[in-house]
Amino acid sequence: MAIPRAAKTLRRTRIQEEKEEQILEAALDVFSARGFRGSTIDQIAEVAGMSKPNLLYYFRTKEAMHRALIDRVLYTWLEPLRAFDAEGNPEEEIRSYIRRKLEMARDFPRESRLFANEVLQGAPHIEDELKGPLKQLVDEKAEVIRAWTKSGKIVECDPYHLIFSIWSTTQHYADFDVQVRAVLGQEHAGDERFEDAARFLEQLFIGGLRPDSPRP
Amino acid sequence: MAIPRAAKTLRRTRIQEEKEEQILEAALDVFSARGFRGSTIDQIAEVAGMSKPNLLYYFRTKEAMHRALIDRVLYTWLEPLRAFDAEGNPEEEIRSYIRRKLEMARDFPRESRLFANEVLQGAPHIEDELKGPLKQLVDEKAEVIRAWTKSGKIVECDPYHLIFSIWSTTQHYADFDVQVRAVLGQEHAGDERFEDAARFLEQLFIGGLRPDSPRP
DNA sequence: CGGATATTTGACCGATTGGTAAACATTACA
DNA sequence: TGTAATGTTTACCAATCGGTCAAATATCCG
Repeated sequence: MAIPRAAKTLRRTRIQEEKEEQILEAALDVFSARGFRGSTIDQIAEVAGMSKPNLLYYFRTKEAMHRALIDRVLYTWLEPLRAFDAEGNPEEEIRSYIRRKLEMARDFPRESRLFANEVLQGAPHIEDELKGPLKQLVDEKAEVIRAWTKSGKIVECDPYHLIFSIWSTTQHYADFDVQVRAVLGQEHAGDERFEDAARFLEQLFIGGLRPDSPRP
Repeated sequence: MAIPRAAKTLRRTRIQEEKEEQILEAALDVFSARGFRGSTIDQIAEVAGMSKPNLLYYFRTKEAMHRALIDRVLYTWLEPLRAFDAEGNPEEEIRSYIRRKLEMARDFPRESRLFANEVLQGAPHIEDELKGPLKQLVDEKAEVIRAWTKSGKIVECDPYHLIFSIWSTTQHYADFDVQVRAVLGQEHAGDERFEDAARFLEQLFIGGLRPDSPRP
């Protein structure tokens, strides 16, 4: 008699790894495009090219799929912020943070939308991650920025809102892609809109944070 | 014999106006919190305090409710951008645009999330509005900004991405409210986080756009 | 090979979905 | 007041939802 759920076996077989990978890939497609509630297991099954009961053999519930996906993506998603270096040159650190975040918006828009959908609807499944690991990381990096402002390396400003503004401006190009495309028109359908965005954002943030920049 | 749908009558009665108002108010609550696909007519009916068939007496379908809601909210939503004045002082125009948008994020977060949900999921119901009225308005205002940069009143920059960055930074406080709260912690649970944001964003944008600001 | 284990599927379940039909209640107005 | 039009509700529908089950099939390994 087979052990009812693959998850309960201790050693994972080759097939298990492959299929779980396939499922999570499909789940990312669907969840990021329609949100948790708007997605159905059948849709994920179709994208994955498997039958619905087969999905449920690897993940007991729809929630389990979603959770596995979140767990898998969250760590990498925060990587750019983690790379923020206290020892580095502030201007260059901020510039490269913006660049990395923009690259992620361009190369991993589904991951961005996955979180956006989740947070937008009240973050029912990732509240703990937000208040725990995320807050901790941001607190830490905010302290770094605070030190920069204190020492006059960048203009005095609220480090939390600085981080928020970098998040929002960069992720905007993933989360609101259709709107950006609609407004820019088809002449900017290629990837050059990310280069334009990078140019603008670097100018905005570097200019806006320069310590010798004139104050209102 | 009753005319099957209120919508088909030419003159709207007092009851029709009241009930449609009630329904759209409830629909805004539900659609903004769960997105179109994640919302159910029953949920809207419960919030509105009416029976499901009664809702469907005033709006034939779930889509009709959503459309009526979008139509109602879109115009006011674009009001701040429309107020952007070519004759005004650039610095003050941008400053007050940021302030207005932040006030809307604070006072009308549901409206912001309604559009965010819609755009995030590919804007299946408002594609025409994006490519039509929205694009037109942005094109027009981008031209105003372009004139300002040409005349050296603000630093040379891409006007479209400037508008995008103002949208994203301000709406972030409505759309990603739970994340902002989680990161800031409960000490910023009140409205003062909007004041902090306003201070930071004005500093960022005014500093970053000043024509005499040092260039990278 | 052969049997144990792991994987896959079709048929099915109760709950919920968007929406309808028709009986019933209320309102407006001559 | 009477009656036609408007408004509301109960009961219901087919389709779809997340999930189960048992039987069928594929794989692994001695």
